[in-house]
Amino acid sequence: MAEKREKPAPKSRSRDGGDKRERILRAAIKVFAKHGFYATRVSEIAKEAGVADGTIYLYFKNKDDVLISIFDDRIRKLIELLERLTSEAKTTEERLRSIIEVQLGLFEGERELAEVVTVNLRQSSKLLKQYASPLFNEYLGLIARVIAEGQAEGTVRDDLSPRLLARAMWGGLDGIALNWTLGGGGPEKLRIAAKQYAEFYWSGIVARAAENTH
Amino acid sequence: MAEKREKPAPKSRSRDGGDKRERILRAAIKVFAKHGFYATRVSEIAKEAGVADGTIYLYFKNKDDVLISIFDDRIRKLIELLERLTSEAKTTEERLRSIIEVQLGLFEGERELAEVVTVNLRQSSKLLKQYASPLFNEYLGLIARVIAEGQAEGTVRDDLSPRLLARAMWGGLDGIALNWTLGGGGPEKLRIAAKQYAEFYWSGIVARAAENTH
Amino acid sequence: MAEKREKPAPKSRSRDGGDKRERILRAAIKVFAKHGFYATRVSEIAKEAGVADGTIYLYFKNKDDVLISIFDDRIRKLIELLERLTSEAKTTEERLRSIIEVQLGLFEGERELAEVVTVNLRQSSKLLKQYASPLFNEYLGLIARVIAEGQAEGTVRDDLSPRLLARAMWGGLDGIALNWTLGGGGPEKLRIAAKQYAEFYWSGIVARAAENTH
Amino acid sequence: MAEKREKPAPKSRSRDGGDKRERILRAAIKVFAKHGFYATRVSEIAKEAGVADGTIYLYFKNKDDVLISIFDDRIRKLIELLERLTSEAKTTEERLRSIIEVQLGLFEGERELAEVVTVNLRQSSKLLKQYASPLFNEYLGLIARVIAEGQAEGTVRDDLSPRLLARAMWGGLDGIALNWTLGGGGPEKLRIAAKQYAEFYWSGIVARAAENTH
DNA sequence: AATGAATGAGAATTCATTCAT
DNA sequence: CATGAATGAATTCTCATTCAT
Repeated sequence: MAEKREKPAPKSRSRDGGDKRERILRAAIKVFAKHGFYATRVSEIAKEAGVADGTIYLYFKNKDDVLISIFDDRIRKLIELLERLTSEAKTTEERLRSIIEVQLGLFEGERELAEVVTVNLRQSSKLLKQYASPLFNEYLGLIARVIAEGQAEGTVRDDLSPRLLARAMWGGLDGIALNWTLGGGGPEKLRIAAKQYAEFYWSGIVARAAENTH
Repeated sequence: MAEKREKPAPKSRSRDGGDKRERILRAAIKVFAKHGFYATRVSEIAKEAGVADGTIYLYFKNKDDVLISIFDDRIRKLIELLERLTSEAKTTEERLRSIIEVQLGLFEGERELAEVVTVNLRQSSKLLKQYASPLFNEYLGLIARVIAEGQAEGTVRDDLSPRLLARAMWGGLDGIALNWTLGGGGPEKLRIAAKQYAEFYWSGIVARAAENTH
Repeated sequence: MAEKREKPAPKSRSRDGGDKRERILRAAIKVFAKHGFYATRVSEIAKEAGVADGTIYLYFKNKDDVLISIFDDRIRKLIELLERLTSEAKTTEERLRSIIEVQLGLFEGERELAEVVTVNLRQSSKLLKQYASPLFNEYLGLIARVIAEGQAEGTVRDDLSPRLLARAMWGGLDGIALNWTLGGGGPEKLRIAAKQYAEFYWSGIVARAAENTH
Repeated sequence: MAEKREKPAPKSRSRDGGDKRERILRAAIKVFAKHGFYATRVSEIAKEAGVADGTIYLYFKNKDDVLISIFDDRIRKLIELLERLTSEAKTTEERLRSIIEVQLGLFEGERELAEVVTVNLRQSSKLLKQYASPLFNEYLGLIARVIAEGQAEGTVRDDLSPRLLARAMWGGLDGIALNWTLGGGGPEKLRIAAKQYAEFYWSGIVARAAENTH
């Protein structure tokens, strides 16, 4: 228990040009994507990052923490980006399209990152719990809030739980990203998929006049 | 390398009730689902199965082989079950609802299969790429086929890729199942979620007369 | 916390003649005595015992547990032996002489054991706590009881705490053993020391008629 | 090997209050007492002393050297103190009481030093044999000398070896101190114990007119 | 066929020590 | 003199797999 999260992180940029923490994360993404989390040796990350094995432990609690940090860092970026975009967008539909584009767009040109996030993240039960981390929940909450607002203004059907719809969106996009990762199509495929998914998703939740879907 | 697949498999069903191979597989599903593939010790499987550690190696080449065998045996059964259900159902909508219920493990006795699909699928990248992927594609293909048939008969809109919609469904359900697993609500929660998801999904793909979703 | 003490100990004597647990303990005494607890590698113990590294962990929880077990095993022997001897002895004086002889006598011909018990035992704080272990207290209690009985029957002065006198005896004998260990005299030296110590000890605690020690 | 003893010791007492070497030693006593020599990290000493890790190495060759220095510095002080006290005391009995009080009393205001002396002394067999032993012998010799003088003047029975009696005293007091350390009673407990032990000890060695202890 | 004690390769992590600043 | 980030050798312990019984 009593996990002291967040390593103090030696005030970076001391001897070398780039931020060491960042270098390690980038190296980890590379090797995790290649061999998977469990098959990756800490020494491989160190080698790829050009640091000593022990240095990793100056910036991360342990190997798990490296993977978690990759996830957290990206989710953090997603959240920041989305908070800006959703406040700029005029309508609920636009907001949701933004979210979809951004979540998939983050992976464009970073297939390795996509693989780590979609595949490796579930390889440890510890990480699985992290999956329900505050940060991840914040992200889901952000989506759910947009949906709830849509329901309030009457543009989104209100017989479905916003949380469930948020989860469904995350899962759907995650599945698409996984498939793209395994499949090996170009970035354009991902962009097309994003468009179609947005189409499908909006149709699924939009409020309709007098209609019975059954 | 030099993989000599298929163990001789001691002429099953000797004197104990179910044959041992089956008992081991069942035990493995149970513990894999609980702790994940990597965190599961071979000795745990043995204990759960009520056999000695060494016995596992009479039926399986190694630990990996146990997981692979689960996919070979079980997912195939899951696919068969789905094929039967989808052929029995009258309409596309009913077929899709069946799939949703099956994947979420709502058919009694099939919960373990659901867990294998949602939890274990991503646990070994090697596996994912080598063995699981083809099978997984078969599973996705089955969903896609149902959707394509819907498009052919005009009940499903035809401007969206069936494959993409299949992936979206799988991902969405996977997310919901994972959330449910971590959250700890009762089975009724899952059933409600299934209903809502089906509602949402069908709305998202159903063909509509003269309508513009934009 | 929740330390599950006592390893199940694979029902010994399977493949080899001698009890493996015993062999490991004997080997550990040897190498601990030579290099000290911390400087001793687990692999050295294994090598000396002629077993694989991992085998150690079938019989002991960890390296600490090996040292603790040495201590516990010997104290247990001491207690058993002493309980017999003290019930056989006629007088309190004889009982105390027995204790002294036995505690030092246990080391006769086992200089290495003496070194481990007197020197190495304090090398780990975990062990230090063990020092206040039930077993050790039982041993001290046994000595204290003999003294208290002497006080009750009037042969031992009753203005001194039996516990303190017990501790003083243990410490004194431990100190003598340590010195003998470091010094390097023969076993006869230890026997002479035992006799003199008994002499001194008894004089220190015997009840005297009308006398003032001040 | 190739031990270059004695670090240059930066010209002490620069601008900060006490000189740094002393601060480090004091800090080391504190943490050694708490965790033991091996479990203490150099960085902990540094932190406690309020200096950087590297600074330790400006004043001491290595971690071992810190422990050795504690003994060199402190035990020497203990010996000096005892030499003064024993020359001031009038009778042998008083001298021995002084020693007992000092050995236990020294610790009264310096429980931590007590722990280092009693507990840590045995933590490094290398240390014990190399450095501590000569000094320790000097300390024992001091006690033995007092006893021998008592024997010469006829106040102490002369059928017991002064060295043995010295060892017995040290061991007995060490045991009492250890017990007190682990037990956690107040300083008064220690003072009472000292009194009782002195009582017992003197009774054990005092020369008696025509008496037979058997 | 079944067992489970024994194996030993393998890997994460720690921490004393160094040295560029 | 002082710092503390970086190093990387060193070590415990785990656990898949084997094989004598």
